[in-house]
Amino acid sequence: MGTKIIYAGAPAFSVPPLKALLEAGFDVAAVLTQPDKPVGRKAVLTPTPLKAFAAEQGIPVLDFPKVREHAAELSSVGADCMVTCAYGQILTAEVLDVFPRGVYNIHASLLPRWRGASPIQHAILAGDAQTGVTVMRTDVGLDTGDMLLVREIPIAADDTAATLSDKLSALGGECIVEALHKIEDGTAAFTPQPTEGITLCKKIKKEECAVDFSNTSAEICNLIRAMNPAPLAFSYLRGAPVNLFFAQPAEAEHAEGAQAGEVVRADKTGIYVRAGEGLVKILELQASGGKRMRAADFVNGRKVAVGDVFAREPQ
RNA sequence: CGCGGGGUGGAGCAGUUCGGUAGCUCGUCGGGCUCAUAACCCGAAGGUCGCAGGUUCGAAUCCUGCCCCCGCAA
Repeated sequence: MGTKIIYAGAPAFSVPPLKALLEAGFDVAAVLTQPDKPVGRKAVLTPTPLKAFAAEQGIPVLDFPKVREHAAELSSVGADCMVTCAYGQILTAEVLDVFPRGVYNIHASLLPRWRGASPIQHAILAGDAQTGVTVMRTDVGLDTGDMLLVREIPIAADDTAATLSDKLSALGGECIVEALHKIEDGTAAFTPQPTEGITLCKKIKKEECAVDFSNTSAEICNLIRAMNPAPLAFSYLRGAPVNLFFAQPAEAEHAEGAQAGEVVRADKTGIYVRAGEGLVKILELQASGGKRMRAADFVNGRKVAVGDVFAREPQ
């Protein structure tokens, strides 16, 4: 008990685990996060969600552009260990050495699968049936440290990166509390990561979000839910960009002769688009300038009709 | 001053160019048909057309200012 920690993170995903630590009574001496960044159309300087939460809790915040140049400041906090969760900066040996009881990372995948920046999205994109949270000891590699604790959960058919992220974030909170208790007890056991099944994922680029309707409906639907809520899968309809939020595979009933991307049916149950294999039933989408809406509303506004084509390029 | 789209009954939209008592697809409510229905038929309610001011006999529509929402780019 009484372990003094620095908690490092940035996005909304990293907030629940911090809450869990606080509720479990851990002494969070400081929060380390990324500097405020300009956000939105007006480039308003915005703090990270973690920073906002820490401020509410009255926890001191450190937001170095480059932590590796500030090992001394971290050291002056006098923390026993550091917990990181989607922090977004690589830690160097000097930083790791600051903490006598080590640095632990909460990672949203079953390592060594999906090491890197976007494990949640990639798990959905790849059609994985399961994912989970791994708590590991951080070393100088990218998510390569020894594992302390692993917890699995299934990926539901209607999970998006948004819903799955919420689940994993909550699970991450439970895991890190359990892990730190083990460390305090001295019962923590570390296991090296398997050398098989290693996959790496980088930050997702917008180009990867363009829907190719010649793929199978399952692939397309996975892409769409993996990119929801950001950066969002998109396509072009009548020359205008359209963001896709959620879709399901459907049986290709009356799709004979239709080309990939062609709308074969559009009613209140969804917008059915011909894929390379099967149909993609679009259920939630957004035209540029408009708000996110259900397919039924989109159809009511007469923005789509049978014969329209979703294309990869404007035109 | 980064580029752009938009605010019209509960929802999504048309109408704004060439001012003249508000329309479409739905939803809701009532009734009918049907074994039944997310289907169909009949009928009804529901709108200060983002806000303020101006021009006009008359403004959703033209002019001025403001507020809000959203896509792209960062």
